[in-house]
Amino acid sequence: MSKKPGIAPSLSREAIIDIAFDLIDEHGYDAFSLRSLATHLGISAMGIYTYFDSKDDIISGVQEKMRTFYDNAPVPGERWDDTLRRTLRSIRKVGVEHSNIWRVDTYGWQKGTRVHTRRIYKIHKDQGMPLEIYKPLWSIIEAFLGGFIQKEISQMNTTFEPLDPDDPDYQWMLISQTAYTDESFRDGIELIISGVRRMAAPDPCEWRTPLS
Amino acid sequence: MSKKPGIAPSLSREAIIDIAFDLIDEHGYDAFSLRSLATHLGISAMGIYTYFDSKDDIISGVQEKMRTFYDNAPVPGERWDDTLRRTLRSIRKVGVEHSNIWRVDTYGWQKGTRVHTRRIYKIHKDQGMPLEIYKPLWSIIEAFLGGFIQKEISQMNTTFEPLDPDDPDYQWMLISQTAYTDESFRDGIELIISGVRRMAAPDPCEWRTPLS
DNA sequence: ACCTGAACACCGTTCAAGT
DNA sequence: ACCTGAACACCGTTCAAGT
Repeated sequence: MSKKPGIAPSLSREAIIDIAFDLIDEHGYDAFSLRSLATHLGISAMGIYTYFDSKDDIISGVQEKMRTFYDNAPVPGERWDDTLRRTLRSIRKVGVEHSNIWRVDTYGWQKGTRVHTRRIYKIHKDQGMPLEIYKPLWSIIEAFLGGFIQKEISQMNTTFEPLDPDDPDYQWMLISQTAYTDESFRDGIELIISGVRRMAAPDPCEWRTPLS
Repeated sequence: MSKKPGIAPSLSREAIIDIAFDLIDEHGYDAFSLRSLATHLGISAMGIYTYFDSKDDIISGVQEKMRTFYDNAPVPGERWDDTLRRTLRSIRKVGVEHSNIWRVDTYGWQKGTRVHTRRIYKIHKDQGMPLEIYKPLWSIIEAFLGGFIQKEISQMNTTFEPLDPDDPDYQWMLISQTAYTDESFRDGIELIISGVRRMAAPDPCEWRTPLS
C-alpha cells in the first residue's frame, strides 16, 4: 500500500469504530460526541466525515461490533435447547457487560440484526426443528431476552432506597428490586423450553445440529 | 383563586405535561425541545423552568401520564391468570398506541414505575398467590412484556425489503419479520401461565381477588 | 412569583478552502 | 482523497432583569 502523505488515509472505519466503542462503553452514550471522538482520534471533528456519513453511521458500526461478541455459531451435535441456553446466556453476558452500548436506541432493524437473525434460524432449521415450533419460540425468546437484558441493566444502574424489613410487604417489594439474576434468567429459559416441549408432544424434540 | 395579573401562574404542571405528551406522541421525541414546547404553550422557553426543574422532569411527568392509562386496578373475584391477561393486554395496547412516548429512554426506575409495581404485587398478594410463585412469575412476565412491546414497535416502524417467495428460507425469514402479533402475544402469555401452573402443581391455582 | 431576552457551552452537519 | 476551520442552525440551562 503506497503511502502518499496528505492523501493516504491516516485512519480506517474499523479504527474509528474501535475508539468509538471504547468511549461509549466507558463513559456512556450521553457523553459521546463527534467532537470528543475526533479529539481521541487526533483529527478534527469534520475529518470523521471522510469515513462516515453521519453519527448514526458510526453507532451502527459500534453495535455491529458488539454483535460479533455473541456466541451464536452452530455446534455439531448440539440439541436445540442447549443451543438456546448457550446463545441466550452469551447474548445476555455481552449486553450486560457493554450496557452503555446495548442501551443506545435499538429501535429499528439494522443490517446487523438481520445477520444475527439469519444465523439463528439457520441453526434451528438445520437441526430439523419444525417451522410450527420455531414460529412461537422465536417471538417469545426474543421478547424475553431483550426485555430481560434491558431490565437487568436498569436494575444495575438503580440505587434503591433501603426497605423496611418489618414492612409486611417487605418480601414482595424486594422481589421487584432483585428480579433479574442468573437464577431468574435460567428459570425463564427453562420455562420456555419446557413449554415448547409440551407444545410439540408427543414429538421427543431430538432436533440436533448435524455432526458433519 | 384570586388572579393577580403578572403574579398568578398562567399555566400548571399538568397543562404543560398534557401539551408535551401530545407533541411527543405525534411528532416523536427527537423533534421535542423546550423551545418548541414553549412556542406551543405561548410563553418563552425559559418560563417552563418556573414549573419544572429540567427537561427530564417533564419527561418523567409525560411517562407517568401514560401509566395512568394502564388497566391495572383489582377486579373482585378475578383469578390471577385473568388478571395477567387483562393487565398485560392493556399495557401492550397503551405502549404500542403511544410508541413515541414508550420508547423514550426508560432505563432507570422512576417514581411511576414503583407505583405500578406496588399495584401489581398488591393484587397478587391479596389473591393469595404464594411468594414462591410470584417471584419467578414477576421477572419472566416483566421481561417478556417489555421486550415484546419494544420489538413490536420496532417491527411497526420498519419497512422490510420484499422477500423472494421462491427462496427456500422464505418461511423462516418471514417469521422474524412478522413475529409480533396479537396471536404471538397471547401465545407467550399462555405459555407462561401454563408453565406457572405446572410449577405450582398439585396446587389448583385458584388464587382470586377477594369479592368484598 | 412568574416570565423574559441575552448569553453560555455545547451539539451534528455543511461548505469552501487547503494539501 | 484526506483533512481543516469557520459557520449554520440548533440544543438545555443559567442569569440578571423586568412586572
